[in-house]
Amino acid sequence: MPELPEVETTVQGLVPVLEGRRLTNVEARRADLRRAFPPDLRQRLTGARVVGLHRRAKYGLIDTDRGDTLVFHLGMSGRWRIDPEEPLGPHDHFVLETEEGRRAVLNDPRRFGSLDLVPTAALGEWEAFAKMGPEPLGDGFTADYLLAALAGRSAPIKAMLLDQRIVAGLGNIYVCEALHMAGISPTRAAGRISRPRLERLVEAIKAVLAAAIEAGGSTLRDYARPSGELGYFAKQWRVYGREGESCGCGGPVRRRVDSGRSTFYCPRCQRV
DNA sequence: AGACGTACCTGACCGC
DNA sequence: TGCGGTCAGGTACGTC
Repeated sequence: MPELPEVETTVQGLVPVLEGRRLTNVEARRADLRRAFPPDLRQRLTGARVVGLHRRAKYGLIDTDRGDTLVFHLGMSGRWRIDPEEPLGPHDHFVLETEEGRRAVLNDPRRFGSLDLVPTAALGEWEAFAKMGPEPLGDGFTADYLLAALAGRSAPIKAMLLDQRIVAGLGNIYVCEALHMAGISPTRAAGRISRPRLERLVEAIKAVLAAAIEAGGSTLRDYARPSGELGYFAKQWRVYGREGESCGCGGPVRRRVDSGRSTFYCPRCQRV
């Protein structure tokens, strides 16, 4: 699930539990996810007060009053559970407990996620963020920006939109959706898309992300409940996961695979 | 440099 | 019921 909207709603869901709270208990139940945890993770967090929660691209940021930021990435299967009633399971890897006795538990079966502790003042230079492109919902993400960023690039537009150095936070689902909304073929060479069509694309990206955050916000309430489990995100997608179904135009939605990744699209609506 | 494929890991699902 | 194959939101790295 976790693309930008899911990380955004996750961070929003952590705010009432963690913001302004002191972390009285921090437990790493294994030493790594995709990468090793910082060895001093526990010492640096225990006793610290959370002073802010933010998101950058698909990363969640938890700032403490010690000048550290806990940076989490959910990978493919990560999620935070709030005050779980069941005993912790094998995929519950990391626990933050506040002085109020509330718990946030990071669960990640596939373990493609990550946890890092970065000095808050140096976040901009942190490796993953240093070369990252603009936030798609920010003012810096415009048709002019995209035009310049894609100039001369022969790779398909879909691959470019997944490249976090071009724009940071999009994943497979929302790229498919945005390209469909904008009527652009996923295989179109990125550097050969006209400015007016890039304008449509930028608008489509902002619209689909905003709508997904809105939808995620409504289901997160269920998610944050003790019983956990999902609903998570309503499937109102136009093409993603809809191979063989009919597009709004009447034509069939197709799926193709490149580099092991599925692309869903409508050949009629997305000719070029 | 850029484009592309593969690896990482587990669980869900499908057909036999 | 069990078993093997396929697929899944992510990024990083190797190779041409």
